[in-house]
Amino acid sequence: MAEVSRGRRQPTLQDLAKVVGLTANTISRALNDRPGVSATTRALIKAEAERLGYVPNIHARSLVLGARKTIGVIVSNISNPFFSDLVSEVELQAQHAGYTVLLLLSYESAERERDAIDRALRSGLDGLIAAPVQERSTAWTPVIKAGIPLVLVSRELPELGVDFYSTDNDAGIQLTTDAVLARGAKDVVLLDEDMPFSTIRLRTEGFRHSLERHGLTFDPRYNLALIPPARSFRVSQSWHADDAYRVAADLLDRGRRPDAFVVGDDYYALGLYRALRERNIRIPDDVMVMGWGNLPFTRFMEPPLSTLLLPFEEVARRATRRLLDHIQGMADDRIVTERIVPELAIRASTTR
Amino acid sequence: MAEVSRGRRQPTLQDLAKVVGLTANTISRALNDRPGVSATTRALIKAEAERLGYVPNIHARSLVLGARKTIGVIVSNISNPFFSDLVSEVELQAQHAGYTVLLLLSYESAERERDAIDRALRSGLDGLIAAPVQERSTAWTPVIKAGIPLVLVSRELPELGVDFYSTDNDAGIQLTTDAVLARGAKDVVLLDEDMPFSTIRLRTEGFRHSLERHGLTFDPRYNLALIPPARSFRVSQSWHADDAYRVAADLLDRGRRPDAFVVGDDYYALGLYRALRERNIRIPDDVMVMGWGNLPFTRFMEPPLSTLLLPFEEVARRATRRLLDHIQGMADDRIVTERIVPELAIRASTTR
DNA sequence: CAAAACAACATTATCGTTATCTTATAATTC
DNA sequence: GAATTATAAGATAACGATAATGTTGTTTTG
Repeated sequence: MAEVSRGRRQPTLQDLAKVVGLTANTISRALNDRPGVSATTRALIKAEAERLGYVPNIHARSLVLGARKTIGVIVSNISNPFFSDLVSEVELQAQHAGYTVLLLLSYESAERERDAIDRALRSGLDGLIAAPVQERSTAWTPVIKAGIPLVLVSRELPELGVDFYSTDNDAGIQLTTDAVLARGAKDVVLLDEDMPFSTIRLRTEGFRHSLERHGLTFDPRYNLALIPPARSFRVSQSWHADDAYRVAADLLDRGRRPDAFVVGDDYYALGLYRALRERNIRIPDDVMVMGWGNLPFTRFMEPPLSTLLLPFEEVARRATRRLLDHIQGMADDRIVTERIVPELAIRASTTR
Repeated sequence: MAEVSRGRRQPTLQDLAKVVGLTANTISRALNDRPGVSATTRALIKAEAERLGYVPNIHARSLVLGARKTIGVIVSNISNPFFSDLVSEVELQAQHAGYTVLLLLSYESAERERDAIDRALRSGLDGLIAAPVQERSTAWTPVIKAGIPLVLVSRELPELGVDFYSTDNDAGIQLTTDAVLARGAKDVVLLDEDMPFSTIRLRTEGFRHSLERHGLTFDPRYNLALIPPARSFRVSQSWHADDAYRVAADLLDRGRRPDAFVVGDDYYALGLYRALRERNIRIPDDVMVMGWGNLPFTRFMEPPLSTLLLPFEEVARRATRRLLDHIQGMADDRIVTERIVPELAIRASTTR
């Protein structure tokens, strides 16, 4: 094992050709199983290639083929379980199709996103899957200009005119809100982040619709508890829980006693549980809690948290398939917009 | 915005040259700020390049330069917070150095690992950071043979003779075990996975040393609770908690009542908490619990879990720096092996 | 058995850059 | 103002693979 020679120059087709006594072209045909080579020579060549540890130079290959068998993924942060699931599934699908994945992180910053896009373009990708951070779409036009297939996930940019796949936030919030209302809640508070994202706007809207459909009025001052935006996205997710704790504690200490909380992130529920526990408010007897995201720890909360199962893997699967179709020129021209409806996971926190 | 032309062929240096009325060569020099071009023509060329949306073809470029400004990362699963932190930090460091990151997942399977290595080689990477899944190192020899710099993290393969960075599992387990012993525990159980990994072996050894240093005897039958290996690594981390729950419940129902648990993963603590709660065994009064990993939810467990803060970001930072040094030919010849000592986070679950 | 068909390989061109070597022109020096 | 030296640009050749033709022989066929 020790005699492995380090740093030696990789053998090329030419080298192989010289050793076997044939032309580079023939070697290429033999290794790529194209016709024009006798079975015996082909076997000989393959054996020799194996022996010398020949690996085709991807740069030369993709220069002539115009493709690289690589797709890029731009998300803000893989510490976020939603995005890590998404990226994992993209990687798996890409792998099945013989593609590799270039990972670019934008950390929820417009500047870093711009940089990520720039690096993506310079990397010569075959396609790109991205969860944009900004509402403005101008950053993405270079991608389209360069003719690189682009599929968006999670956050939509309608004016860009590209395919979009997402979980259905509107349906989701109505599912969770309806669930607590159906179980007798009359005074529900939505605990969510105060950010100017379309996803969050949609959530507030859906929440309101759900209340109104049940004959309840929606008053932002009473039915909304907003968490100030996170300072940095490099820090652990658990700060979300801290922030939620603070907002919930404040609300409860002002004497407000809703009979149900619906939250926009399971981590918020984590902080909320603490605030409630400290004040001896029992879940679900005094107040129901409904989560969002079905994070791994929710089943083990006390009581186990009812939550929403977001089909991020399915989103990733469809987005990747669509992207690969585009790359292989098999995609139709229409712009696909799919929102996949999540599923409820009802557990003890909403069961009276 | 709508008139953005889709799928048009990217302009090349030749195209630019024709437009400006110069040679491709001159354009190249102008854009790369190499001497031999007058200031005015350079400005003209850059303006024109910007206007046409010229992006250099990375394939052609790296074919000539022999590098791609890309490093690969092979880990088993980014759903695991340790690995997602690691990958995030590698991406950040790489980005600072002008490199992009190719992500390859091995899903804790030897076969997929082999495939990932193969794809890494075919991708023409400048370097590779990997957390190997197997103890056997033969899968990695092609990487070394190809002269591609390799840095290992998390799991060591000494016979491979490459740099290695990791958290110090041995010091870690002694820190956690010592912590409960120092707080009066006399009968400690280590709850860990039953896998033939060097990391886990090291943990068991360290646990034993810690007990013996405190004048206690170590008996595998009494001091060890082993969780059967996970079936699949695509499933959520929370199954770890389920498995731990089952093992802990079984142990407790056999009448065993240790006064402290030390676990090899915070998720195990999650399952353990439930098993204890169901049996009205109080934490920390009846039994102390010490976690491993400082996952985001541990601060919000009831009671908050004492745990071990693993410096995965620091590991990633050092590993990436070292890899970049290798790539840029600035690394010395010696084989670096660094184990970074974790820190304790003492919370209520071990405070009597 | 000659003409056509085919298999097995060689030749040459090409992808889009960068590197090296020239050459023409302008600026400097004595 | 002639000789020297900078400066700006062109010409040509890589890089390592694949694609499109060419060139041999050998086999088939009427």
